[in-house]
Amino acid sequence: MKKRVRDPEQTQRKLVAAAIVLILRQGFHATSVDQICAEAGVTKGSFFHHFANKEALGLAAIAAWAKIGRDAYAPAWHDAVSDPLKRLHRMLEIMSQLTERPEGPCVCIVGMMSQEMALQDETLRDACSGELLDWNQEVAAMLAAAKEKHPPAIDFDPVEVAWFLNSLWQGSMLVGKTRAEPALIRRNLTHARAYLDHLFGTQGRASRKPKSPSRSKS
Amino acid sequence: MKKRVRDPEQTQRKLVAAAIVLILRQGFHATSVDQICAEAGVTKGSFFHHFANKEALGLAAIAAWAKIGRDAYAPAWHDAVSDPLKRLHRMLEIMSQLTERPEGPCVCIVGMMSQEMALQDETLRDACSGELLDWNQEVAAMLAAAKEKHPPAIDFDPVEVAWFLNSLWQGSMLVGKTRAEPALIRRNLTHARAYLDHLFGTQGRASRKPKSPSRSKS
DNA sequence: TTTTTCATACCAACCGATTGGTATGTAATG
DNA sequence: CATTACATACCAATCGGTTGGTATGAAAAA
Repeated sequence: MKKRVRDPEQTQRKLVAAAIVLILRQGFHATSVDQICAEAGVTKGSFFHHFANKEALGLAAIAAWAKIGRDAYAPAWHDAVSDPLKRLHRMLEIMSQLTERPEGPCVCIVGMMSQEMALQDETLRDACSGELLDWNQEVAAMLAAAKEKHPPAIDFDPVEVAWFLNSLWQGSMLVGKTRAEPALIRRNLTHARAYLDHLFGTQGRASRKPKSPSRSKS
Repeated sequence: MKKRVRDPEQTQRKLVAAAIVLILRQGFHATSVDQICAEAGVTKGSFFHHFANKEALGLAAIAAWAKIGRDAYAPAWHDAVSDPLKRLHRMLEIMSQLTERPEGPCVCIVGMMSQEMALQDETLRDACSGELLDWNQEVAAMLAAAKEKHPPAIDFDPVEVAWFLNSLWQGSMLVGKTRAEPALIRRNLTHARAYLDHLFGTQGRASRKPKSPSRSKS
């Protein structure tokens, strides 16, 4: 007889982890509860013990993904000592590196579920909207701090520019996935850098050929 | 008995039109063939007479959408007399106006199906990839022509910048839909304009109005 | 310590509805 | 007539979700 293991937290974690993997590959609708259970090695009965419905699992997946993101961005976001402009470039560097992971294309579960569910499921839309906002606030805070420390050549609204970067990032992952060309994302990020350099009046080129990414010190 | 109308072309058009409406609202997977048939006022037998399967209809919807797009961009793309840089700004103007339509949020079926299907269905991915490429080539051609006529302040690769604008546009629609804030898209387009002005060395501001001080920190 | 209790983690089997897709028949067209 | 356009009825598979019940472990009771 199989030994029955009781570990509710790990069971939930396994389900959420399986959901993230499958949703990133297939999208939310195309990923069935059965599939998630199989991937997690959990029965369906157990699934619905821990989650009221599929939507609830979606929410948990979004939250877990957000945590992964915060950890990835942490070196740029939560380094109080560095210059804010330097931290901004560091974040762009991190984003660029996310592009090079061999496990698969650079994708975001928030962007995917936004695109798929925003007009259908208000709860999921709100969750995605909130995560996009959180990202934006971090970036806007860095931009605002950078503005204060380095009077920009051209005035701008930090929140507005953060949404600009946010949208570019999401769109780059979308197009990069469809074109199966991660280098495309990196080139877009280089242009984002160039725009920031333009706003702050710092030296930087728009880049014509993909050369070594200039990580000029502020 | 009901009079039976035979108009194969219109039947196909109705099916494609219904598919576009429903997919834009619900995504591809969430839109069933039954639903499409109901919306189009066509029976399922008729559907499968005209389309081999659901994927085939998806392809037709993408193609039809691309035609709609070409018509919308036509004033900017196919005006041989205007200055190419002017045509570029005209296109951005058109994109901005697409944001203001009251029928619903500004969305793109290519971006939606890319995000949902790119890693699942190679045929659909190729179709989306091709449409993104077509858009890009039009924009890249304008950029190249503009470069020739107006020697830019900063050298750049037209194709590369076109992908930058392409990604920004797709990402803006994604975020704009999720945040339910079409003005966000317009502001992003303003920044795109500013970047182009920067590249070409023409006069332009980053944003019209620097707004209230940024706060917001977690 | 040992036994009893009891909420909960977990499971297999099942449910009605819906999915994409077919088989087959009929009516219009050329 | 043959071909094409459309309709009806149906299918197996799968969907999200429910069912009734078993296994478990920690606390309470003995």
